[in-house]
Amino acid sequence: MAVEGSTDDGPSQPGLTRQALAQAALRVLEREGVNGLSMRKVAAELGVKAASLYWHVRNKEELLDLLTDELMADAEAPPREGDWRGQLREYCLRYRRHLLGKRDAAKVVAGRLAPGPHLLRLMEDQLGRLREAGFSDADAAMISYLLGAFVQGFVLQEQGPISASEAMGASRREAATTVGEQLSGLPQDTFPNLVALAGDLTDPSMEARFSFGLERLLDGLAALLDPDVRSEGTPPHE
Amino acid sequence: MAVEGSTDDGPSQPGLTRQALAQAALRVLEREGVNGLSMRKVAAELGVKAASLYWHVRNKEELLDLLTDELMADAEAPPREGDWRGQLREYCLRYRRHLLGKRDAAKVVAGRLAPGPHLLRLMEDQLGRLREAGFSDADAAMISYLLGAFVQGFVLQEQGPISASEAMGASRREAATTVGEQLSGLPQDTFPNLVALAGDLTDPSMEARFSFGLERLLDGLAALLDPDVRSEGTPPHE
DNA sequence: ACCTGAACACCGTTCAAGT
DNA sequence: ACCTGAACACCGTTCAAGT
Repeated sequence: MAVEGSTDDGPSQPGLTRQALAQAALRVLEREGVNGLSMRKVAAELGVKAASLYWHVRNKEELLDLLTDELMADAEAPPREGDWRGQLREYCLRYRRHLLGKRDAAKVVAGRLAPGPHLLRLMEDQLGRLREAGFSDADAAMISYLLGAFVQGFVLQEQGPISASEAMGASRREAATTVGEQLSGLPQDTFPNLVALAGDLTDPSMEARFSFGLERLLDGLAALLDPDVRSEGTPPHE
Repeated sequence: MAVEGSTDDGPSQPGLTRQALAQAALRVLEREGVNGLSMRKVAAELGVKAASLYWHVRNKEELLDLLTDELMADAEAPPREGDWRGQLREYCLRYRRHLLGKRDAAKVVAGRLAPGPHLLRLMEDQLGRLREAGFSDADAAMISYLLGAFVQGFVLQEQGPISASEAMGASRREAATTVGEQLSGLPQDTFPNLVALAGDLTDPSMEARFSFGLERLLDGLAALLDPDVRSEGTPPHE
């Protein structure tokens, strides 16, 4: 009945700990990337054989769950200054920068909503601010999930390969240029919009794209608090 | 100088084609899931040895790019009825349902923005509707990217394992219940919000979460067209 | 031009066996 | 209780060799 996943790993002495596994996995991830992250390498990092890990962890998936929370260990909530909108924006910007700062973090975290203690700490804080801002309990819960999915999804695009041209030199800026040339080179009669917007589609930096999406989302949330600007189809009560 | 990735694979006869590879990969994906999708299995599907694939494709990444576009082959744009908001909503709902309908589709597509011909067809159509709705070229381009990232990111959470408890029986509804119990079981003095909102955090269906996010986003986009409800920090011009 | 055989250097996971 | 040896059934990729 005890809460699983707490920081309490017991007073076990030097040997392997779930926390030690998570930290070792993080070091391997930072050094070799997500494709180089294997049970054997994590074991070697701990001076142990791969089979030993299976005493502490059911399988690699579970190790990745631990790693996911370890990735959030040094994440910090923004200062409690300004209005809710500024604080929420800062939350998302920091979360994005945090993920971008860890190699392949988005690929590890993606679709893994096992809430470890470090993530719970942040959620607790964020939910408090949302309630204070005046959002209903139901909306606060929805918003917390929504922002998490939004940032994770976005960083995944950002951190992933732009395509198979990744491995090659193509410095991401070149890749974008190449895509732009492909777009403007399309037959204009069947793809008039893609040709016309080739520049608009390829020019914006990822920062600009993220900010754009974030501000739209914040506008939408603001409408929840202001009954005048409510979306159609969403009744004011509930 | 010719546009890469068009449907033109030349008049090559029975032998392997990039399109044949993509279709075979799709069949393997549907049958075995993303973890069972190997070069060797795709080759076997085509009655050929794994090494043969490397004549048509640089590596597995490139095969996944082809597969990504193949996944979009039977996607359909919504009917051209109603206002822009309804059409955009329908676009997102359909895209989500489309991805959910193909096994592990989000995991394959995630972070892979190599635009194949099938995706380009949809983008062309969507961009046209956005421009007709009155969005600027720059905004239309941003919105198209944003919606894609939003839906992909969301479905990734939805289609991925809820945690390491995936493999086990835990029927996702049970898993949610378990998470709920964990949350309400947290120490109330350090996690008051998580305890109070345990139900709100775990009750909503994925459909409800998606709809919530989508309507917020659409509200934010509507504000772009209506100068009265503009977000702070975003100057009216540009 | 296109495909194969054979090999290299890896994987995750299991399980009897050790201590 | 915790770790190892050894094996099983796989991987992606390369490359000389075939046709």
